[in-house]
Amino acid sequence: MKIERAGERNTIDRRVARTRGLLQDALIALIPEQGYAAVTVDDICQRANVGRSTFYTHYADKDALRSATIEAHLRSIGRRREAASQETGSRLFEFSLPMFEHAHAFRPLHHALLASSGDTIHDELRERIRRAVREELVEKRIGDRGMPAEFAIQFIAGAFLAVLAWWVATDMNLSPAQADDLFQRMAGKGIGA
Amino acid sequence: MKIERAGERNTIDRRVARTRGLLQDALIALIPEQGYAAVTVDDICQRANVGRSTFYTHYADKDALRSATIEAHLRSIGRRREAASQETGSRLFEFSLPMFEHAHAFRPLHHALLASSGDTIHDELRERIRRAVREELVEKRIGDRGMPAEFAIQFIAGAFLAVLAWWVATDMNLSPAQADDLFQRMAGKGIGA
DNA sequence: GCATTTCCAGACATTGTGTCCATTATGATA
DNA sequence: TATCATAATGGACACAATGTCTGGAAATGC
Repeated sequence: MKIERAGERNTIDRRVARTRGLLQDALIALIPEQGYAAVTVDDICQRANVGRSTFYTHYADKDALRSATIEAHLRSIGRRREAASQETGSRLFEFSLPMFEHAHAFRPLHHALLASSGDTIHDELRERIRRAVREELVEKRIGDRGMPAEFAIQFIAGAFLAVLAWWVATDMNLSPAQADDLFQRMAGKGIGA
Repeated sequence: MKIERAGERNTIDRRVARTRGLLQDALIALIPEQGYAAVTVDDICQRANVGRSTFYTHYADKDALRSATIEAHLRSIGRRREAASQETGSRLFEFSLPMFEHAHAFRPLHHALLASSGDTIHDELRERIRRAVREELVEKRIGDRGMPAEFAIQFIAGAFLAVLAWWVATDMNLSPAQADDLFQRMAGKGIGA
C-alpha cells in the first residue's frame, strides 16, 4: 500500500507541466489578438490543443489560469530582483530594473498585461490626462537634460491617475486641495531621497 | 404624412430621458458593489426598474451604457477645467485640482470609472508593484514631512506602470537600463520645476 | 383627443460556463 | 518490460447571460 500525503510530491508529472504550459502560452498569445475579456475558455483550449474538460482539471476558470500565469513569471522577476539586490546594495527602487529587464525579455507577455484594455473609456480618460500634461510640459518647456518629454508625460499622467483612483477609493480623508497639494509636491520634487 | 429627418429632433421624450437616467444611475450604483464585470444587464434593469427589453432599445450592450454614462460626465469636467484655467493662471499642473474637485463631487462616478478596469489583469500586476514600492518606502523610511506613505506609494507605482506600458508599446529604443535610469530620476527628483 | 412613441413581459435561439462520467492514453516506477 | 496510478479526452448535461423579436398596454407630444 502506498500512501501519498498531501504536498509530499516532489516531482510533477510531465503531462501536467506540458498541459499547463500550453494553456498559459495560449492565453498570452490570445490576449493581444482579442483582449482578455473576449477570450473564452474554448479559445484557449483550441489554441493549446487541449480538451476543454482538461482545462477544468487544472484551473477553476479563466481567471485562475491568468493568476497562475502571472504568478509564475512574477516569481522569476522576484528571484532576479533578489539577486540584483545583493549586487547593487542600496538602490532607491530595487524592483524597477529587474522589471524593465523582464519586460524586455518577455515582451509579448508584458504587452498582453499592460496594453490598452480596449476599454475605450479608460483609454479616453488616460489620453485626456496625457494631453493635459503634454500641453503644460511642452508649453512651459519643463524637463530637459536628456529626459524625453514623452517619458515625463507618461510618468506624470500615470502617477496622477493612480493617485486619483486611490483617493476616490479611500474614505477621502484628504480634501481635494490637500490631495492636489501632495500631487503637486510629488510631481515637482519627487520622493526627495 | 410627417417626415422626421434624422437628428432634427430637438426635444427628448420624457420617458426616454427618464429611462436612460435610471439605467445610468443603476450602473454607477452597482459597479462599486459587484465590480463592472460582474454586473449583468438584468441586474441593471432590476435596480433601475426598467424592462430588460427596454434596455436594448436604448443601448446595444452594457459597454454602450457605460460609454454613454461616462461621456456625459467627462464633458462637464472639460467645462470646469476651462473655467478654472482662466482663474488660476500659471500653476504647474492646472488640470489636477479641477479633476480632484470633480471627483469629490461625483465620487460614485469616478469610483466606477477608475476602480477596476473590468480587465482584472491590470489590477493584479498593479497590486504587486504597489507591494514592492511599499516595502521599499517603509523599510527605508523615505518620505516624511506630512506626505502620507500610501500616497507616495500610489504615485510611484502608478508612474512606474504607465512608463513601463509606454516603453513596451513603443519600439523600445531605450534599453532597460536607460529606461530604468529615467524612471529613477523622475521618481527621485520629480519634474524639477 | 388622437397619433405616435415608448415600455414591457415573455418567448426564443445562441453562446459560454462549469460539472460529471466512461474510456483511452501516457508517464512513473519497480 | 509490465503494472499501476494518474492525466487527457469527448460528449452529455444543467445553468446563466446575451441579444432579438413579438404584440399589446401605457405614456407622451401636439
